[in-house]
Amino acid sequence: MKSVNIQDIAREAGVGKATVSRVINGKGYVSRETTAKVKAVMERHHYQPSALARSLSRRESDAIGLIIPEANNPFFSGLLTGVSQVLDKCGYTLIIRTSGNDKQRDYRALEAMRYQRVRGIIYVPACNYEDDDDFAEMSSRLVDLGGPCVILDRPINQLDCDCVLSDNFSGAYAATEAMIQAGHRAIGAIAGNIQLMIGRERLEGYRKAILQNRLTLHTEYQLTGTFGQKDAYAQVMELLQKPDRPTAFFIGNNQSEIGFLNAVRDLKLKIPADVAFVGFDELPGQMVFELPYSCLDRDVVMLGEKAAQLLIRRFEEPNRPAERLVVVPRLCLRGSEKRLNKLK
Amino acid sequence: MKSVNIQDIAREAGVGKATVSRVINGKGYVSRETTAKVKAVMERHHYQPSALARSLSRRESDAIGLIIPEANNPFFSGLLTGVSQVLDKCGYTLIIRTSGNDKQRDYRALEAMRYQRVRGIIYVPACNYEDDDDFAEMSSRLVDLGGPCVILDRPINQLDCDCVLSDNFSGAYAATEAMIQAGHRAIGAIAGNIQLMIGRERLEGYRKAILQNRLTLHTEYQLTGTFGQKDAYAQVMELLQKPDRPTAFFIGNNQSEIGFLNAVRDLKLKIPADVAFVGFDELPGQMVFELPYSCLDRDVVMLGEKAAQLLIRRFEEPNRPAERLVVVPRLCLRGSEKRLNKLK
DNA sequence: TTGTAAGCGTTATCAC
DNA sequence: GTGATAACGCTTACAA
Repeated sequence: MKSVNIQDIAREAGVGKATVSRVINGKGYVSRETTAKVKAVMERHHYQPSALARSLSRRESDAIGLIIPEANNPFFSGLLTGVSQVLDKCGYTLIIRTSGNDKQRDYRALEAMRYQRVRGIIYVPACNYEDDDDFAEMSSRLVDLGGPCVILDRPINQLDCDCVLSDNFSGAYAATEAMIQAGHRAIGAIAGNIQLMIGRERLEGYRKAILQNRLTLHTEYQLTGTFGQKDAYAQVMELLQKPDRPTAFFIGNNQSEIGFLNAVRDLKLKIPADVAFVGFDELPGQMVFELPYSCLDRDVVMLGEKAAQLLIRRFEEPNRPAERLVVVPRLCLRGSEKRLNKLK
Repeated sequence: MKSVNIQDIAREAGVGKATVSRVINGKGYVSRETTAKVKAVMERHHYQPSALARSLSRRESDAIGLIIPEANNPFFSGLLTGVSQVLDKCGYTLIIRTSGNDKQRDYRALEAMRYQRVRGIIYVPACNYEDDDDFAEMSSRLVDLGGPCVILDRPINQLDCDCVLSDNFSGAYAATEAMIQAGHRAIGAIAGNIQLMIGRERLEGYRKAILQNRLTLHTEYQLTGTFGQKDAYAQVMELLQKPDRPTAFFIGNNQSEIGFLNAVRDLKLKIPADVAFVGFDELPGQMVFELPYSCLDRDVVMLGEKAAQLLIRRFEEPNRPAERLVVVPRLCLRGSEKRLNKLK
């Protein structure tokens, strides 16, 4: 890692390192000619200062950490894209870690960020940290970080910091109501992981819509478990074969939507003739096939951008009250929510 | 960024910093009791050394740079996933930048990596750098990096370093040949960006298959331009409306495949009855819908893993000859390559 | 087995 | 305007 350093430049330019430093940072008085001379030497050697030494000396790094559950999921890679865009533009360095939705790996990610002395982090937590011990563990690590944190997508109770969230409740409510308006009376929910706040909020939105419209809330219509595909598949397969099955579903995320669709296909049912639905988030490949599947759409890249902006703003105004940005998902009705006559 | 440092620990434990350092790194002699004492103090303060100071002192960082064209593309986020997995496991830190396939941003990414003094990089170049000046620019920055580089997915001529590539030529050849075997005689290619080596290799594989089988190579059947969706759409729309159109296509990547599929849909053609194809890479959403679309499949995550492994190996054995890993894509025939009787 | 001290490449505080 | 010099937090000879 040996390369020309500020000392070398200073020597060759016949000045002190302090002067070179002034030239690099463009602050402090330094004469026209000295500046020119120093710059020439720097160019000649492709001199580039060391962020390492700089951060150490300034006691402040320009690295920002991003912790996400997984990179291989269009939702999270969308967030990453947004974050990356604004960080690049503003001259910050992006350090990334994934947690795989695992608490322990989440802790390790947090620690890795501290090890790197990041200036702040953007954090999609692996879980809710509702258990007191877990919360203590997590927030201790967050505090140790010593820098600001922006929570992205998955809220954590009792954590007072900037966050960028989605209005899961009203999204789910709107989706469910759309199906009710379409004439459905027996509506199920594939709620996914209600350990996660976002899962619960979505389930609650669904429930509220059902109750508000004076329909019956069937416990057996509320499928919960993980946000994963196989889980949804198994549960939907079972429920759809019961005589008294729902005619429509609110689906909590795109992975469970895949499971749902696979079940529907295997049961040789038609959408929306045999079973209708509205899902949370666009399906991967939705844009490809332009399928008439209704969903709650979020501008994912924008969420990432907002989070990054919030963090940077926090650097500038450390004492601003915590900001909470809640984005309402847009309901896109494309037909799969309909109730056709075929259904009794 | 103020936090407890090695000096604080040393003082409180009543030892010298060197001893603390030995404990941290577990090397050098230090007595059982001293170790215990120091460890206790470290735990009490949640002490975590600074990677910044450590790297500076060791003249070697544990950060690894990854430069990819975009994060919001399943192919690249797959690579990222693979890279991230092995880096996490081996204790390296991942710094990421995107180039947006833009040469200038690519340069800046390279410079940012140097600024951070990364130990090495994994690099999916924004372009080919075939022009001498461009190549000089790029490779100068690569040299300035001062660390090893693993080229991923997009080869660069005359650059002698480790790389992980796909056998684009034989993939395209196999895909085209499959369609010939299926009975097609008029086969087009949606070759995408032949500025990129990978684009040319794919086009050449197609050509070879056509010629080898003594078929005619029609210039107008070879669509080139970008790997983008709109471009493919426009070109396919035009070609498919000509009287003398191809009955099948080799498609150079998944984005152009989307364009192709949209055109096919808009023209109300059926696959493979009216037009057949084999594409490069899985379509986003392929797993979702289990469509009978044939393609050349690559284990994308594995490519990322291999690249990371190669880089780490290079740290350990700096003088090993450059390794060139070429993965042959697997041809998955699912029906879209067929030739049905309907075609004249 | 442990401590002292000299770096590592910057920035920042003073004098000059 | 400019140049020493002391940090920054750590590692690593070299002594003791």
